[in-house]
Amino acid sequence: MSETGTPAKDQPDRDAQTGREPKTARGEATRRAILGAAEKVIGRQGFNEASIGSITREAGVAQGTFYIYFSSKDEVFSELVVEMGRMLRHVISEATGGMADRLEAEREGLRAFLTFVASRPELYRIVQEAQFVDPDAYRAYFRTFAEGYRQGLAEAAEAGAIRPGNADVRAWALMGIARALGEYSVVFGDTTPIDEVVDIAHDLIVDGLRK
Amino acid sequence: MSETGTPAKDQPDRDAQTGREPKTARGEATRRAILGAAEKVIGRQGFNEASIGSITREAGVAQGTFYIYFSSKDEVFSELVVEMGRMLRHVISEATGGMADRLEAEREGLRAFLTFVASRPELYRIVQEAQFVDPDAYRAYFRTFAEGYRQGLAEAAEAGAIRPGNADVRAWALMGIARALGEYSVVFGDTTPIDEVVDIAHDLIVDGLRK
DNA sequence: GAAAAACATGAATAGTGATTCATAATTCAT
DNA sequence: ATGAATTATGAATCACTATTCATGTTTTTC
Repeated sequence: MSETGTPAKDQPDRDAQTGREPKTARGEATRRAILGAAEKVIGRQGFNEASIGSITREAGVAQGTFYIYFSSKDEVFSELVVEMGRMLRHVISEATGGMADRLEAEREGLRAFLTFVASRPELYRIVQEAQFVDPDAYRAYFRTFAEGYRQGLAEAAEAGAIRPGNADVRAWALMGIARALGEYSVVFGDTTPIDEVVDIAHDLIVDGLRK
Repeated sequence: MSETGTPAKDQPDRDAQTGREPKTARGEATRRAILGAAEKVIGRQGFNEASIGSITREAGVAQGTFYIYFSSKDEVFSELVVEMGRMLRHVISEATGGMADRLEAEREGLRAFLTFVASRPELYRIVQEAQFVDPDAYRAYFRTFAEGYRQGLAEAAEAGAIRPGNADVRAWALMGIARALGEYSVVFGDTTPIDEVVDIAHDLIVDGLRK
């Protein structure tokens, strides 16, 4: 019965040796508690300073419990990166969904990004740190975003909604702006209201520096 | 012209307990070898994967020799971050020094940055990782850049060379573009020639997306 | 050309923290 | 109600690596 055959049940799990999935509500709650604690602790202290002990302490469970749901420290980390990607894509597409005007979509996408980042600063830092802890997850995260962004820009240019120009480089440049402004508030603690930052940046994105 | 006159000849010791400074040419060479090896190894493997042993092996010295010149693993790291800051400021001010046109200076600054980053990819990654390994050094690095950038933009706006607008947010946004494009090539291995990337980005910076 | 200073060595130390595991408690299925 | 499955515990293990240090070598000094 419990032979570990093909688990092609309901989880389209991509990864190889993932910690056991919880089978009861109790287990589900514990798993979530650990995941939330990991987000908080790793986001605050960084991957290497955050010990399994500090995570389980924060979660209110014993150290060994961690390994019931995750097979390693790296695994929770990766899961958090993937989670961030999912949430962010959702939030942004939600915010820009029905927008006809590409330039306005640009503004709302930026606002949604900065708002989300401000609401989950630890998760944001985790994605940044993924560059060093889990390069593959990091690259996947950015490639996915960049590709979507690139397409949007290419279509907008095609449709004559924006000036033509290399959509690939532009996508990276615009993601760079969003990222830098997120860092400006999360890492450097700037307190300028998001709406103000968004308007200033949007003005730059749309009309540039030229007088 | 090295009229910059930036640092004093040789600072005795900026930090608290720094490893002993070499007093002979031999010592100086060894110190440099270790610093270069650290740049290479840490930049490639990341701070935590890079062991002192792997650094000294790369440098061709014994493990204990490391501690003659550096008091800890963190210390080499910090020194590399500071070094990157110095070099980059030098390279950029060199490239934009005599430029009258602010918008052209923007282009050349970006080109200088990307060229430098491409020539020292490991050093670039180290600065990124500093956010997690040595947050103080990281913040100092960016604050310094941001402040210079902000001033330049504010003066240009004052002089009517560019459109008025919040120089602070703009500085961060523009630094974000540079950084993202650096990462695009170093981390994601894009092969678009620098000059092309620079022109595309510069076009965006100067005239924006609007048709 | 000696003693001193500076430099170099690499094996030993020592602290850390991820992971395991034997055991126990709780919940589920019938 | 009861055996099976699942979940939880936390002390012990175990590998890893930064740092130290006693000793040896090279360079400088006079």
